[in-house]
Amino acid sequence: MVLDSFFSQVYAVVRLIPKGRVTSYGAIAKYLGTARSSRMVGWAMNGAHQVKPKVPAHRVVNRVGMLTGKHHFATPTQMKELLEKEGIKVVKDQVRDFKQLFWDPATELAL
DNA sequence: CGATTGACGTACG
DNA sequence: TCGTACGCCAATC
Repeated sequence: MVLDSFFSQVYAVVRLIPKGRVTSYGAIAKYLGTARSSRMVGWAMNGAHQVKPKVPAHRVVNRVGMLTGKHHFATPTQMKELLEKEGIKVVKDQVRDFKQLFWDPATELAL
């Protein structure tokens, strides 16, 4: 588990994201100890669709709650659809009340 | 093997 | 407060 690759760890954390919640790339990176490599988290998501089980990458957004990665989904609206389906309000490709819905692994998993 | 890019974030003006 | 610049590390060209 802990010996898994950085990518696997990212997938594991993303899978732990509760339904109706979201987190940021930086939060995951920080939790994994690579806060300065937040980009790597996004890069890891690049292969999230080919991992089993598929990780809910739609619950991962940037620090402002913007659906920057929506373009990487099957359809640009897929991300919004999935989020709204979970009860998350998305306006202009941006998560509303992001601060409330934000799920920080470094905090939630530490408890 | 060197340069560029990228689903980010922080620092600075 | 908003816009721009830079750093990170891995993958791709």
